[in-house]
Amino acid sequence: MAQVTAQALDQALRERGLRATPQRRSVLRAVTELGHATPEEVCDFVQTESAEAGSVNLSTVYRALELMEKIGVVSHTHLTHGSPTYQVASHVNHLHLVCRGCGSITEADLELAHPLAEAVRHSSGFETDLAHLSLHGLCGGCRDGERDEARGGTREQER
Amino acid sequence: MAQVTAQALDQALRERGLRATPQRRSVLRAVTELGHATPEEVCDFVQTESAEAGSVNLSTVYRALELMEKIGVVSHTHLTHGSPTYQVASHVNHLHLVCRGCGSITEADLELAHPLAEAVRHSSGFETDLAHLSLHGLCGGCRDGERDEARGGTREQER
DNA sequence: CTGGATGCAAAAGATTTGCAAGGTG
DNA sequence: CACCTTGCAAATCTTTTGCATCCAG
Repeated sequence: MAQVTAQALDQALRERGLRATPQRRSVLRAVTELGHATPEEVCDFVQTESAEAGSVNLSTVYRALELMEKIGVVSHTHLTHGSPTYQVASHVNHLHLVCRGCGSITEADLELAHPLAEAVRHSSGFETDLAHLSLHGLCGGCRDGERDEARGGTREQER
Repeated sequence: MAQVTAQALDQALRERGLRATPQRRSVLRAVTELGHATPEEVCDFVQTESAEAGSVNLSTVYRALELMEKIGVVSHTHLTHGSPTYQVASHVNHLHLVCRGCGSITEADLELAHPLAEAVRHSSGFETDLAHLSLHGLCGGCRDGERDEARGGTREQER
């Protein structure tokens, strides 16, 4: 499994005849520090936090993320309705719990999902990619608030 | 839990002071027959299969789906990178296995996921909405083909 | 009748792509 | 030096909105 360091990225790229560029390193660094972020967030991060390194064009971010996903350095998940979020592959040791009430994203031990992955493998021959796993539902807090808004609700900050 | 029939939809709508319109029924019927479909597919379906009923504007489809999701008649999932897919809520008795190799979507017994939901509930107090659950990975067939395309591959029909 | 719903067209976003210029190996 | 990459701008797609008109209740 690919590492998170710039060196590891460089190597992974060169191994495939691809080039290690400062933009790609910036994108990787952004994904690393942000935990999970949309392409746009990555772009913003690079321009802000990594100002010294200069900015990276949004389309380059898209291309870099797609490439890095292909070589296994990052992976993406659809957390909400909007853009997908990317995360460093080696950081994938937890699963995402996306609350549709407050929009919060918490994490839980990926261990919990192994039985499911195992079961699916047996029953369907399907190899589950746990890196993409995210659960949608309601966090403890929102579960309570849900009661009285049976019809209008579930959208504190949905968008 | 809401039913799939037009009558049930009408009732669910009226109960909330909302209106039962032919467009909404068409959309529900499309979702029902398609199993899981994107807003666009729903729109196409209505114009083709339900031609007699006339067509429904795409934005109406979006509004209808959003509404029906709110009242619990349908639910959506992010199966692939693209648009989300909607399904009738009462049809949610299986989980989706999305193959990133061939793009195929197969189903597995939702039962398999109960232990996970249970575990998450205990450890995090998070109430998982199984209707939104989909697993990404590789189906049996693609798992074999994967071996020799370590870098170029995984995109038979990705888009 | 009255207020919610629809169609249309325009607006807003999110992604992708063509291409010339630039940088890595 | 060759060829992969980037930036930019334009092209696509997807989803949302404003509004006048229409229709269910």
